[in-house]
Amino acid sequence: MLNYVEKIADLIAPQVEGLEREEILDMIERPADSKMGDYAFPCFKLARVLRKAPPIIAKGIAEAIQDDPMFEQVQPVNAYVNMFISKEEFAREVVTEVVAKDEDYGKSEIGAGRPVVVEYSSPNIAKPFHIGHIRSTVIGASIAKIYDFLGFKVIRINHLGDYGTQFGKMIVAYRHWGNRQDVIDEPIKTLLSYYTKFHEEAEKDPSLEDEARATFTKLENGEPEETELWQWFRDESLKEFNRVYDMLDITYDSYAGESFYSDKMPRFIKELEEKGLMEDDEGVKLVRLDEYNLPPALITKSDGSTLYITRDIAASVYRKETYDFYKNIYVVASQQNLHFQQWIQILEMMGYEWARDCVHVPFGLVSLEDGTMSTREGRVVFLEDVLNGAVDKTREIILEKNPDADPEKVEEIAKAVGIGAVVFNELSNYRIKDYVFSWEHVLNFEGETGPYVQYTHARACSILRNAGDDIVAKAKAGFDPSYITSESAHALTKLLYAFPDVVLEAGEKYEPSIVTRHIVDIAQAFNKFYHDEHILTDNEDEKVAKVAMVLAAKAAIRNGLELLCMKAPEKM
RNA sequence: GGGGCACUAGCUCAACGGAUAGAGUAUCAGACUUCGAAUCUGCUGGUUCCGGGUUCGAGUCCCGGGUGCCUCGCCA
Repeated sequence: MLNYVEKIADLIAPQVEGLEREEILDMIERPADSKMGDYAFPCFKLARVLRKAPPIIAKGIAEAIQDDPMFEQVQPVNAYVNMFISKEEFAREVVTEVVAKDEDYGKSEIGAGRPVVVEYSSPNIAKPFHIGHIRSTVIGASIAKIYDFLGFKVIRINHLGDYGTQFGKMIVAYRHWGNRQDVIDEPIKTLLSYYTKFHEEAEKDPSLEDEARATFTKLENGEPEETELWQWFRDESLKEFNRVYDMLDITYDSYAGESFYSDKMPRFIKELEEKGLMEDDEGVKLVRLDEYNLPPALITKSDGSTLYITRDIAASVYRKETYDFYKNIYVVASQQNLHFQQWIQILEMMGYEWARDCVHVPFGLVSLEDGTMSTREGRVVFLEDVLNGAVDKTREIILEKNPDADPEKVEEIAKAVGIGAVVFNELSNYRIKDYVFSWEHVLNFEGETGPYVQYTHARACSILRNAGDDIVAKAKAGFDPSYITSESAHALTKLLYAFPDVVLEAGEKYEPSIVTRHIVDIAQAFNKFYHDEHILTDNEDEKVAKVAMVLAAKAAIRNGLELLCMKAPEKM
């Protein structure tokens, strides 16, 4: 497909001495207001170079390039050159391309099969999977899809929080107050109650803390009794998590969590010592990072057991050795910014050049209306409940509109739309923003929401069904673009054209919300097109062209939803 | 106290350093015998937290201040 910005830069470059083509390329804009053209070139910066007033420069450039067949019109407006591209040719080119590529539209080869590791979700075993966990889970899953789409080989890792002193606490609690059957019946709830109980009791009897630390040390040393209990807790917890992953349709290539690295850490502790990076402070081993303006990073505790950062060092080296990643992405809350800064700094100090290929992708905090979530205080909203709530509401809406629908179909669509609504909502805003969870907000299905976009897709499918296979086949074979040059059609075409760039940008910025916003724009533009014009007209040539447009819009929306880990039902 | 992030319409949020700061939502007024009303059209809504600076031009970049959140040696 023709790259319009590049072409425009080629045209303008010879008109402007003293500015590189690349600089000109950067200056070309896409005006928000279509009255100012499809592309615009501001001439302010040229005033100094050319020693002329910007409007005069704009006029000169406009006159020099206006005869190119790419343009319908070029007009100088004050300091701007406003360019209107030839709508017919543009529509022919873009819609043909999107229809032809269909499910592949927006894909790219720039990844060239290079491996990219994405770590996401990574919940703590034996703790409830709450609404806060949706962030890493869904943002990470979407980033993984986007990199897949861009031609990278993606390795998805769930770095389970299945290790640490907390398991010492849980084992201690289980031994003192636990019951085997309770754990089997309701693993997360029961294990959580042990954790809570432990903290209550530890306030009265601080020696429990020491017992827990000692127990974890035994676990780390591979003592059979502790290991067996831990394994059992882990298995039961994972069963519950998988229920949520199944609902979200999220998969992993590896569940190697913190425990996986338990035997891989001594090597790095030794390495840190040998490289003279480690210091001993009353039995605690740490790396000083003063010269990088960071607080010291603790590597091992005074009892010799490891800490979070030690495991992350081991994990990253393991990933480099196992996958030889081009990029190693961590989708982890912004609360851990300091931890990741320290970790990456230590990797660099150890001399690992690939440290610069590691990226922390942070995101903001989810809180509840009555404050920060606290599993210990029971102030928590379970993700599974939110997903089920959204499915329930969707089912109600479907049955209201269509009481005689096939129950099996209803269930399938209710899941696609309800869960999609929650996912879409999560991926709507910049990930760095904090937000307060609200049932009202997540169950709103009107306006800029997942159901709105899915509805638009279903509507497009419906039109295609009504058009009939014949017309659809003709539209795929070719069409007369002069029928799809109206203002609303052109606005839609421009958005379809931008889609591949949007995917690329979302990947570069690790920001799925860019895709989310763009498919909302496409849906809005499609709905406007739909209302402004009659698609299935009596004039067959016109109908074929407009059906081609519908096919293209449908493909772009579908692909966008796919990148957000959402389904695109044909009916709803 | 040190470091980081955020602050834009009543609410939730957009805006490659560019033209009159835009959507959704809420309120109100309209549009289904016509391709799907989970839709669309229209009205209302702004000291972009405050103060300086940089420049042709600042919501955007720099400095200072305010407010909120996160974080700072044995949790992850």
